Amino acid sequence: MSFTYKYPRPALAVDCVIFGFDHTQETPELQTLCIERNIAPFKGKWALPGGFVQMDETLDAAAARELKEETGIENVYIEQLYTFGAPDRDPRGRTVSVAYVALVNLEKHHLDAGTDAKSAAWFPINKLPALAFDHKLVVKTAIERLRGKVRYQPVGFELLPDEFTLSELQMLYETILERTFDKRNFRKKIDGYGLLIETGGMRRGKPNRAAKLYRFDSKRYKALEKHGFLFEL
Amino acid sequence: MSFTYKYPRPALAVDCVIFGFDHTQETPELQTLCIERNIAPFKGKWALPGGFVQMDETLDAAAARELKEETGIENVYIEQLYTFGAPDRDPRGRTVSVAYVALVNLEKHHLDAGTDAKSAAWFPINKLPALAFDHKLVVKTAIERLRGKVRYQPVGFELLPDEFTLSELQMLYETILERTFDKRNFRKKIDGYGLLIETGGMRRGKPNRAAKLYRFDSKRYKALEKHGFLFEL
DNA sequence: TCAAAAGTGTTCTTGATACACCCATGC
DNA sequence: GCATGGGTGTATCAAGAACACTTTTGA
Repeated sequence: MSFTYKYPRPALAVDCVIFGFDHTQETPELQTLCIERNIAPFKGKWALPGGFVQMDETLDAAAARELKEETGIENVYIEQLYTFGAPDRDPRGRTVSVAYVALVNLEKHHLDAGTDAKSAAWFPINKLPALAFDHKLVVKTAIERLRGKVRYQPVGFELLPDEFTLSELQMLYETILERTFDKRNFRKKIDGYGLLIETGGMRRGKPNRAAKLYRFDSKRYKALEKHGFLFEL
Repeated sequence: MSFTYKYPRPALAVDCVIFGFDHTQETPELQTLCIERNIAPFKGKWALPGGFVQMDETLDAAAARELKEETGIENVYIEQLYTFGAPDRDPRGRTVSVAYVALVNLEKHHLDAGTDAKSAAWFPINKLPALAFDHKLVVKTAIERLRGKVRYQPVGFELLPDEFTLSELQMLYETILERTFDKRNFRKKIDGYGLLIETGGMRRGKPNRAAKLYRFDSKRYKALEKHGFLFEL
Protein backbone atom coordinates (compact mmCIF):
# COMPACT_ATOMS: atom_id res chain seq x y z
CA MET A 1 0.00 0.00 0.00
CA SER A 2 1.30 3.41 -0.84
CA PHE A 3 0.10 6.98 -0.67
CA THR A 4 0.53 9.97 -2.89
CA TYR A 5 0.66 13.63 -1.90
CA LYS A 6 1.04 16.81 -3.87
CA TYR A 7 3.75 18.09 -1.55
CA PRO A 8 6.28 16.00 0.29
CA ARG A 9 5.76 15.66 4.02
CA PRO A 10 8.24 15.01 6.77
CA ALA A 11 7.82 11.73 8.59
CA LEU A 12 6.47 12.21 12.10
CA ALA A 13 7.80 10.28 15.05
CA VAL A 14 7.59 10.32 18.82
CA ASP A 15 10.48 9.57 21.19
CA CYS A 16 10.37 9.04 24.93
CA VAL A 17 12.88 10.02 27.55
CA ILE A 18 12.08 7.77 30.49
CA PHE A 19 13.45 8.80 33.83
CA GLY A 20 13.83 6.44 36.74
CA PHE A 21 15.44 7.04 40.10
CA ASP A 22 17.56 4.45 41.83
CA HIS A 23 17.69 5.25 45.52
CA THR A 24 19.11 1.89 46.55
CA GLN A 25 22.64 2.60 45.40
CA GLU A 26 25.50 4.02 47.38
CA THR A 27 25.19 7.23 45.39
CA PRO A 28 21.64 7.52 44.07
CA GLU A 29 21.23 8.22 40.39
CA LEU A 30 18.78 9.45 37.85
CA GLN A 31 18.61 7.00 34.98
CA THR A 32 17.20 6.83 31.48
CA LEU A 33 15.95 3.81 29.62
CA CYS A 34 17.50 3.23 26.19
CA ILE A 35 16.89 0.67 23.50
CA GLU A 36 19.51 -0.99 21.39
CA ARG A 37 18.56 -0.53 17.74
CA ASN A 38 18.48 -3.71 15.71
CA ILE A 39 17.81 -2.11 12.36
CA ALA A 40 19.50 0.60 10.32
CA PRO A 41 20.13 3.43 10.65
CA PHE A 42 22.30 3.40 13.75
CA LYS A 43 21.97 -0.38 14.00
CA GLY A 44 23.56 -1.57 17.24
CA LYS A 45 23.52 1.89 18.73
CA TRP A 46 21.47 2.94 21.72
CA ALA A 47 18.48 5.17 21.18
CA LEU A 48 15.39 6.43 22.93
CA PRO A 49 12.30 4.30 22.54
CA GLY A 50 10.07 5.76 19.87
CA GLY A 51 8.53 5.30 16.47
CA PHE A 52 6.24 6.73 13.88
CA VAL A 53 2.91 8.34 14.63
CA GLN A 54 -0.06 6.56 13.15
CA MET A 55 -2.71 8.44 11.22
CA ASP A 56 -5.53 7.97 13.67
CA GLU A 57 -3.85 8.42 17.04
CA THR A 58 -3.03 11.51 19.06
CA LEU A 59 0.59 12.33 19.77
CA ASP A 60 0.11 11.43 23.43
CA ALA A 61 -1.33 8.09 22.38
CA ALA A 62 1.55 7.45 20.01
CA ALA A 63 4.05 8.13 22.78
CA ALA A 64 2.21 5.88 25.22
CA ARG A 65 1.95 3.15 22.59
CA GLU A 66 5.63 3.23 21.70
CA LEU A 67 6.52 3.28 25.35
CA LYS A 68 4.52 0.15 25.95
CA GLU A 69 5.59 -1.65 22.79
CA GLU A 70 9.28 -1.06 23.29
CA THR A 71 9.63 -1.23 27.04
CA GLY A 72 6.45 -2.76 28.46
CA ILE A 73 5.88 0.36 30.53
CA GLU A 74 2.36 1.76 30.76
CA ASN A 75 0.17 3.85 33.05
CA VAL A 76 2.94 6.21 34.04
CA TYR A 77 3.32 9.94 34.13
CA ILE A 78 4.08 11.23 30.65
CA GLU A 79 4.09 14.69 29.14
CA GLN A 80 5.11 16.29 25.89
CA LEU A 81 8.57 17.83 25.99
CA TYR A 82 9.58 19.51 22.74
CA THR A 83 9.51 18.88 19.03
CA PHE A 84 12.80 18.35 17.23
CA GLY A 85 12.89 19.11 13.56
CA ALA A 86 16.40 19.68 12.24
CA PRO A 87 16.23 18.67 8.56
CA ASP A 88 19.17 16.27 8.84
CA ARG A 89 18.41 14.63 12.15
CA ASP A 90 17.45 11.33 10.52
CA PRO A 91 19.62 9.98 7.68
CA ARG A 92 16.64 8.17 6.16
CA GLY A 93 15.04 11.49 5.30
CA ARG A 94 13.26 14.37 6.92
CA THR A 95 11.77 13.21 10.18
CA VAL A 96 10.29 15.45 12.83
CA SER A 97 10.08 13.98 16.29
CA VAL A 98 7.80 14.99 19.12
CA ALA A 99 9.66 14.09 22.29
CA TYR A 100 7.98 13.05 25.53
CA VAL A 101 9.20 12.67 29.09
CA ALA A 102 7.98 9.80 31.23
CA LEU A 103 8.64 9.43 34.94
CA VAL A 104 8.57 5.92 36.32
CA ASN A 105 9.10 4.11 39.53
CA LEU A 106 12.17 1.98 38.87
CA GLU A 107 11.07 -0.77 41.24
CA LYS A 108 7.90 -1.35 39.29
CA HIS A 109 9.70 -1.38 35.98
CA HIS A 110 12.61 -3.68 36.21
CA LEU A 111 13.57 -4.89 32.80
CA ASP A 112 12.49 -8.16 31.18
CA ALA A 113 8.95 -6.90 31.43
CA GLY A 114 8.77 -5.47 27.91
CA THR A 115 8.30 -7.05 24.55
CA ASP A 116 11.77 -6.17 23.37
CA ALA A 117 13.16 -5.86 26.81
CA LYS A 118 16.25 -7.91 26.09
CA SER A 119 17.65 -4.95 24.20
CA ALA A 120 16.69 -2.30 26.75
CA ALA A 121 18.87 -0.96 29.53
CA TRP A 122 18.91 1.78 32.13
CA PHE A 123 21.80 4.22 32.04
CA PRO A 124 22.74 6.84 34.60
CA ILE A 125 22.15 10.18 32.93
CA ASN A 126 25.74 11.23 33.23
CA LYS A 127 27.08 7.96 31.90
CA LEU A 128 24.96 7.68 28.79
CA PRO A 129 26.37 5.75 25.84
CA ALA A 130 26.55 7.41 22.43
CA LEU A 131 22.98 7.81 21.24
CA ALA A 132 21.48 7.62 17.77
CA PHE A 133 19.99 10.62 15.96
CA ASP A 134 19.87 13.79 18.05
CA HIS A 135 18.82 11.84 21.11
CA LYS A 136 21.61 13.23 23.22
CA LEU A 137 20.09 16.67 22.75
CA VAL A 138 16.65 15.28 23.51
CA VAL A 139 17.84 13.83 26.80
CA LYS A 140 19.59 17.06 27.69
CA THR A 141 16.40 19.00 27.03
CA ALA A 142 14.43 16.53 29.12
CA ILE A 143 16.79 16.90 32.06
CA GLU A 144 16.44 20.65 31.95
CA ARG A 145 12.68 20.32 31.88
CA LEU A 146 12.70 17.89 34.79
CA ARG A 147 14.91 20.17 36.85
CA GLY A 148 12.69 23.13 36.15
CA LYS A 149 9.47 21.29 36.77
CA VAL A 150 10.40 19.47 39.92
CA ARG A 151 10.89 22.75 41.76
CA TYR A 152 7.36 24.02 41.44
CA GLN A 153 5.27 20.94 40.81
CA PRO A 154 5.28 17.74 42.81
CA VAL A 155 6.24 15.46 39.94
CA GLY A 156 9.15 13.95 41.82
CA PHE A 157 6.82 11.53 43.56
CA GLU A 158 6.28 9.78 40.23
CA LEU A 159 9.85 8.59 40.46
CA LEU A 160 9.48 7.01 43.90
CA PRO A 161 7.64 3.92 45.08
CA ASP A 162 4.12 4.57 46.35
CA GLU A 163 5.50 4.43 49.86
CA PHE A 164 8.76 6.18 50.56
CA THR A 165 10.75 7.63 53.40
CA LEU A 166 11.55 11.29 53.83
CA SER A 167 15.22 10.53 53.28
CA GLU A 168 14.42 8.92 49.97
CA LEU A 169 12.43 11.98 48.94
CA GLN A 170 15.27 14.24 49.97
CA MET A 171 17.81 12.14 48.06
CA LEU A 172 15.60 12.38 45.00
CA TYR A 173 15.52 16.16 45.11
CA GLU A 174 19.19 16.38 45.85
CA THR A 175 20.00 14.14 42.92
CA ILE A 176 17.79 15.92 40.42
CA LEU A 177 18.77 19.43 41.48
CA GLU A 178 22.40 18.58 42.15
CA ARG A 179 22.48 20.29 45.50
CA THR A 180 22.04 19.32 49.12
CA PHE A 181 19.30 20.23 51.56
CA ASP A 182 19.48 20.53 55.30
CA LYS A 183 17.55 17.58 56.68
CA ARG A 184 15.52 19.53 59.23
CA ASN A 185 14.69 22.38 56.88
CA PHE A 186 13.71 19.97 54.13
CA ARG A 187 11.34 18.10 56.42
CA LYS A 188 9.89 21.33 57.77
CA LYS A 189 9.11 22.53 54.26
CA ILE A 190 7.61 19.28 53.10
CA ASP A 191 5.63 19.07 56.31
CA GLY A 192 4.29 22.53 55.71
CA TYR A 193 2.52 21.50 52.53
CA GLY A 194 0.58 18.80 54.34
CA LEU A 195 0.73 16.64 51.25
CA LEU A 196 2.29 13.56 52.78
CA ILE A 197 0.35 10.91 54.64
CA GLU A 198 1.98 8.49 57.04
CA THR A 199 1.08 5.01 55.89
CA GLY A 200 1.94 3.48 59.22
CA GLY A 201 4.54 1.23 57.65
CA MET A 202 8.23 1.41 58.41
CA ARG A 203 11.27 0.88 56.19
CA ARG A 204 13.58 -1.49 58.09
CA GLY A 205 16.28 -3.94 57.17
CA LYS A 206 19.29 -1.70 57.57
CA PRO A 207 21.34 -1.50 60.76
CA ASN A 208 19.78 1.72 61.89
CA ARG A 209 16.56 3.15 63.15
CA ALA A 210 13.56 2.24 61.00
CA ALA A 211 12.09 5.05 58.91
CA LYS A 212 8.43 6.01 58.62
CA LEU A 213 6.83 5.47 55.24
CA TYR A 214 4.71 8.12 53.58
CA ARG A 215 2.60 8.42 50.48
CA PHE A 216 1.81 11.50 48.45
CA ASP A 217 -1.71 12.86 48.91
CA SER A 218 -2.55 13.54 45.29
CA LYS A 219 -6.24 14.18 45.97
CA ARG A 220 -5.39 16.97 48.35
CA TYR A 221 -2.84 18.32 45.91
CA LYS A 222 -5.36 18.50 43.10
CA ALA A 223 -7.80 20.30 45.36
CA LEU A 224 -5.20 22.83 46.46
CA GLU A 225 -3.91 23.27 42.91
CA LYS A 226 -7.28 24.57 41.78
CA HIS A 227 -7.12 27.34 44.34
CA GLY A 228 -3.87 28.65 42.98
CA PHE A 229 -1.66 26.74 45.37
CA LEU A 230 2.04 26.65 44.61
CA PHE A 231 4.34 23.79 45.50
CA GLU A 232 7.83 25.16 45.58
CA LEU A 233 11.10 23.75 46.73
CA MET B 1 4.81 17.18 -8.87
CA SER B 2 3.75 14.49 -6.45
CA PHE B 3 5.39 12.18 -3.93
CA THR B 4 4.75 8.63 -2.89
CA TYR B 5 5.28 7.04 0.48
CA LYS B 6 4.80 3.54 1.78
CA TYR B 7 2.90 4.77 4.84
CA PRO B 8 0.68 7.81 5.03
CA ARG B 9 2.08 10.78 6.91
CA PRO B 10 0.36 13.58 8.73
CA ALA B 11 0.81 17.01 7.23
CA LEU B 12 3.07 19.19 9.35
CA ALA B 13 2.33 22.84 10.02
CA VAL B 14 3.50 25.64 12.26
CA ASP B 15 1.25 28.26 13.86
CA CYS B 16 2.26 31.41 15.69
CA VAL B 17 0.66 33.08 18.67
CA ILE B 18 1.90 36.65 18.52
CA PHE B 19 1.55 38.69 21.69
CA GLY B 20 1.64 42.44 21.76
CA PHE B 21 1.04 44.79 24.67
CA ASP B 22 -0.88 48.01 24.31
CA HIS B 23 0.04 50.29 27.18
CA THR B 24 -1.47 53.41 25.66
CA GLN B 25 -5.06 52.48 26.40
CA GLU B 26 -7.12 53.38 29.42
CA THR B 27 -6.93 49.77 30.56
CA PRO B 28 -3.82 48.18 29.05
CA GLU B 29 -4.28 44.90 27.26
CA LEU B 30 -2.41 41.91 26.00
CA GLN B 31 -3.31 41.31 22.37
CA THR B 32 -2.88 38.61 19.76
CA LEU B 33 -2.54 39.02 16.02
CA CYS B 34 -4.98 36.98 13.93
CA ILE B 35 -5.41 36.53 10.21
CA GLU B 36 -8.67 36.31 8.37
CA ARG B 37 -8.65 33.16 6.26
CA ASN B 38 -9.50 33.66 2.63
CA ILE B 39 -9.52 30.00 1.66
CA ALA B 40 -11.33 26.93 2.91
CA PRO B 41 -11.50 25.42 5.41
CA PHE B 42 -12.79 28.06 7.83
CA LYS B 43 -12.89 30.64 5.04
CA GLY B 44 -13.73 34.03 6.47
CA LYS B 45 -12.85 32.93 10.00
CA TRP B 46 -9.99 34.27 12.04
CA ALA B 47 -6.97 32.06 12.63
CA LEU B 48 -3.41 32.19 13.83
CA PRO B 49 -0.80 32.89 11.17
CA GLY B 50 0.83 29.67 10.10
CA GLY B 51 1.37 27.20 7.30
CA PHE B 52 3.08 24.04 6.25
CA VAL B 53 6.65 23.17 7.04
CA GLN B 54 8.91 22.84 4.02
CA MET B 55 11.18 19.84 3.61
CA ASP B 56 14.45 21.66 3.99
CA GLU B 57 13.77 24.12 6.79
CA THR B 58 13.89 23.75 10.54
CA LEU B 59 10.71 24.20 12.54
CA ASP B 60 12.00 27.50 13.92
CA ALA B 61 12.69 28.68 10.38
CA ALA B 62 9.23 27.65 9.23
CA ALA B 63 7.64 29.61 12.08
CA ALA B 64 9.75 32.67 11.34
CA ARG B 65 8.98 32.43 7.64
CA GLU B 66 5.23 32.16 8.13
CA LEU B 67 5.32 34.99 10.60
CA LYS B 68 7.01 37.21 8.08
CA GLU B 69 4.93 36.10 5.10
CA GLU B 70 1.59 36.54 6.80
CA THR B 71 2.20 39.53 9.03
CA GLY B 72 5.40 41.22 7.90
CA ILE B 73 6.89 40.71 11.36
CA GLU B 74 10.50 39.58 11.61
CA ASN B 75 13.45 39.70 13.99
CA VAL B 76 11.36 39.27 17.09
CA TYR B 77 11.50 36.97 20.08
CA ILE B 78 10.03 33.58 19.14
CA GLU B 79 10.06 30.20 20.85
CA GLN B 80 8.45 26.84 20.38
CA LEU B 81 5.35 26.35 22.50
CA TYR B 82 3.76 22.93 22.07
CA THR B 83 2.77 20.51 19.34
CA PHE B 84 -0.90 19.90 18.73
CA GLY B 85 -1.86 16.64 17.11
CA ALA B 86 -5.49 15.71 17.65
CA PRO B 87 -6.42 13.57 14.62
CA ASP B 88 -9.46 15.69 13.75
CA ARG B 89 -8.06 19.16 14.33
CA ASP B 90 -7.98 19.91 10.59
CA PRO B 91 -10.96 18.90 8.44
CA ARG B 92 -8.72 18.54 5.38
CA GLY B 93 -7.00 15.58 6.96
CA ARG B 94 -4.52 14.71 9.62
CA THR B 95 -2.38 17.75 10.33
CA VAL B 96 0.00 18.12 13.22
CA SER B 97 0.92 21.66 14.14
CA VAL B 98 3.96 22.88 16.02
CA ALA B 99 2.89 26.09 17.74
CA TYR B 100 5.20 29.01 18.44
CA VAL B 101 4.91 32.08 20.62
CA ALA B 102 6.27 35.42 19.44
CA LEU B 103 6.54 38.54 21.56
CA VAL B 104 6.53 41.85 19.74
CA ASN B 105 6.59 45.52 20.46
CA LEU B 106 3.22 46.74 19.25
CA GLU B 107 4.52 50.17 18.33
CA LYS B 108 6.99 48.71 15.89
CA HIS B 109 4.43 46.42 14.35
CA HIS B 110 1.40 48.42 13.50
CA LEU B 111 -0.56 46.72 10.80
CA ASP B 112 -0.34 47.47 7.08
CA ALA B 113 3.29 46.47 7.29
CA GLY B 114 2.75 42.89 6.16
CA THR B 115 2.15 41.34 2.81
CA ASP B 116 -1.38 40.28 3.65
CA ALA B 117 -1.82 42.84 6.34
CA LYS B 118 -5.22 43.96 5.16
CA SER B 119 -6.68 40.77 6.61
CA ALA B 120 -4.77 40.88 9.89
CA ALA B 121 -5.97 42.35 13.16
CA TRP B 122 -5.00 42.57 16.80
CA PHE B 123 -7.48 41.25 19.34
CA PRO B 124 -7.38 41.61 23.11
CA ILE B 125 -6.81 38.13 24.47
CA ASN B 126 -10.06 38.11 26.38
CA LYS B 127 -12.09 39.37 23.44
CA LEU B 128 -10.90 36.95 20.79
CA PRO B 129 -13.24 36.12 17.95
CA ALA B 130 -14.10 32.51 17.18
CA LEU B 131 -10.93 30.94 15.82
CA ALA B 132 -10.42 28.25 13.21
CA PHE B 133 -9.07 24.78 13.98
CA ASP B 134 -8.04 24.30 17.62
CA HIS B 135 -6.48 27.75 17.72
CA LYS B 136 -8.43 28.78 20.77
CA LEU B 137 -6.67 26.03 22.68
CA VAL B 138 -3.34 27.07 21.19
CA VAL B 139 -3.80 30.65 22.38
CA LYS B 140 -4.84 29.44 25.83
CA THR B 141 -1.72 27.31 26.06
CA ALA B 142 0.39 30.25 24.93
CA ILE B 143 -1.05 32.51 27.60
CA GLU B 144 -0.26 29.97 30.27
CA ARG B 145 3.29 29.68 28.98
CA LEU B 146 3.71 33.44 28.92
CA ARG B 147 2.40 33.79 32.45
CA GLY B 148 4.74 31.10 33.68
CA LYS B 149 7.75 32.37 31.81
CA VAL B 150 7.44 36.03 32.58
CA ARG B 151 7.87 35.38 36.29
CA TYR B 152 11.34 33.91 36.12
CA GLN B 153 12.77 35.18 32.86
CA PRO B 154 12.88 38.76 31.68
CA VAL B 155 10.91 38.16 28.49
CA GLY B 156 8.42 40.90 29.27
CA PHE B 157 10.78 43.50 27.87
CA GLU B 158 10.21 42.06 24.41
CA LEU B 159 6.69 43.42 24.60
CA LEU B 160 7.71 46.99 25.40
CA PRO B 161 9.36 49.70 23.29
CA ASP B 162 13.14 49.86 23.62
CA GLU B 163 12.68 52.74 26.03
CA PHE B 164 9.96 52.50 28.60
CA THR B 165 8.98 53.90 31.99
CA LEU B 166 8.80 51.93 35.19
CA SER B 167 5.04 52.42 35.27
CA GLU B 168 4.76 50.88 31.82
CA LEU B 169 6.81 47.92 32.96
CA GLN B 170 4.65 47.53 36.04
CA MET B 171 1.45 47.74 33.96
CA LEU B 172 2.84 45.05 31.70
CA TYR B 173 3.43 42.66 34.57
CA GLU B 174 0.11 43.49 36.17
CA THR B 175 -1.69 42.83 32.90
CA ILE B 176 0.01 39.54 32.16
CA LEU B 177 -0.19 38.19 35.68
CA GLU B 178 -3.63 39.65 36.40
CA ARG B 179 -2.62 41.06 39.75
CA THR B 180 -1.39 44.35 41.12
CA PHE B 181 1.98 45.26 42.55
CA ASP B 182 2.83 47.88 45.11
CA LYS B 183 4.64 50.62 43.24
CA ARG B 184 7.46 51.04 45.75
CA ASN B 185 8.04 47.33 46.19
CA PHE B 186 7.98 46.77 42.47
CA ARG B 187 10.57 49.44 41.82
CA LYS B 188 12.75 48.22 44.67
CA LYS B 189 12.76 44.72 43.23
CA ILE B 190 13.47 45.79 39.68
CA ASP B 191 16.16 48.14 40.96
CA GLY B 192 17.75 45.28 42.83
CA TYR B 193 18.50 43.37 39.66
CA GLY B 194 20.45 46.26 38.21
CA LEU B 195 19.22 45.34 34.76
CA LEU B 196 17.72 48.66 33.78
CA ILE B 197 19.68 51.58 32.42
CA GLU B 198 18.41 55.14 32.49
CA THR B 199 18.51 56.45 28.97
CA GLY B 200 18.33 60.06 30.07
CA GLY B 201 15.15 60.61 28.14
CA MET B 202 11.81 61.46 29.74
CA ARG B 203 8.28 60.48 28.79
CA ARG B 204 6.25 63.68 28.81
CA GLY B 205 3.11 64.93 27.15
CA LYS B 206 0.62 64.07 29.83
CA PRO B 207 -0.51 66.58 32.44
CA ASN B 208 1.62 65.07 35.16
CA ARG B 209 5.20 64.72 36.16
CA ALA B 210 7.44 63.41 33.40
CA ALA B 211 8.74 59.84 33.80
CA LYS B 212 12.28 58.64 33.34
CA LEU B 213 12.91 56.28 30.46
CA TYR B 214 14.89 53.06 30.85
CA ARG B 215 16.14 50.31 28.62
CA PHE B 216 16.80 46.68 29.49
CA ASP B 217 20.45 45.77 29.85
CA SER B 218 20.42 42.49 27.94
CA LYS B 219 24.21 42.21 27.84
CA ARG B 220 24.37 42.29 31.59
CA TYR B 221 21.49 39.84 31.82
CA LYS B 222 23.23 37.35 29.56
CA ALA B 223 26.38 37.63 31.63
CA LEU B 224 24.51 37.09 34.88
CA GLU B 225 22.44 34.27 33.43
CA LYS B 226 25.56 32.21 32.80
CA HIS B 227 26.42 32.37 36.47
CA GLY B 228 23.12 30.86 37.50
CA PHE B 229 21.37 34.11 38.11
CA LEU B 230 17.62 34.01 38.56
CA PHE B 231 15.27 36.78 37.57
CA GLU B 232 12.14 36.34 39.58
CA LEU B 233 9.10 38.48 40.08
C1' DT C 1 -4.38 76.01 40.78
C1' DC C 2 -5.77 71.60 39.84
C1' DA C 3 -5.69 66.91 38.41
C1' DA C 4 -2.83 63.12 37.46
C1' DA C 5 0.93 60.19 37.57
C1' DA C 6 6.09 60.08 39.26
C1' DG C 7 8.95 59.27 42.75
C1' DT C 8 10.64 57.85 47.37
C1' DG C 9 11.73 54.88 53.08
C1' DT C 10 10.54 52.51 56.96
C1' DT C 11 8.31 49.01 59.72
C1' DC C 12 6.61 44.52 60.19
C1' DT C 13 6.01 39.91 59.07
C1' DT C 14 7.27 35.83 56.99
C1' DG C 15 9.98 32.46 55.17
C1' DA C 16 14.94 30.73 54.51
C1' DT C 17 19.08 29.35 56.54
C1' DA C 18 22.27 27.61 59.87
C1' DC C 19 23.21 24.50 63.25
C1' DA C 20 23.87 19.63 67.03
C1' DC C 21 22.21 16.14 69.57
C1' DC C 22 19.57 11.85 70.99
C1' DC C 23 17.08 7.62 69.18
C1' DA C 24 16.15 3.13 67.28
C1' DT C 25 17.83 -0.75 64.82
C1' DG C 26 20.72 -4.81 62.91
C1' DC C 27 24.84 -6.84 63.16
C1' DG D 1 28.11 -2.05 72.09
C1' DC D 2 28.75 0.13 67.91
C1' DA D 3 27.98 1.93 63.52
C1' DT D 4 24.38 3.83 60.76
C1' DG D 5 20.83 6.56 59.37
C1' DG D 6 16.15 8.51 61.65
C1' DG D 7 14.25 12.03 63.90
C1' DT D 8 13.73 16.68 66.19
C1' DG D 9 13.85 22.73 67.72
C1' DT D 10 15.65 27.27 68.01
C1' DA D 11 17.91 31.51 66.81
C1' DT D 12 19.36 34.47 63.10
C1' DC D 13 18.93 36.74 58.77
C1' DA D 14 16.98 38.16 54.42
C1' DA D 15 13.35 38.95 51.57
C1' DG D 16 8.41 40.18 50.91
C1' DA D 17 4.38 42.89 52.22
C1' DA D 18 2.10 46.88 53.94
C1' DC D 19 1.74 51.53 53.92
C1' DA D 20 1.40 57.72 52.65
C1' DC D 21 3.13 61.69 51.29
C1' DT D 22 5.73 65.13 48.23
C1' DT D 23 7.05 66.42 43.45
C1' DT D 24 6.50 67.62 38.75
C1' DT D 25 3.98 68.54 34.78
C1' DG D 26 0.30 70.15 31.23
C1' DA D 27 -3.88 72.08 30.88
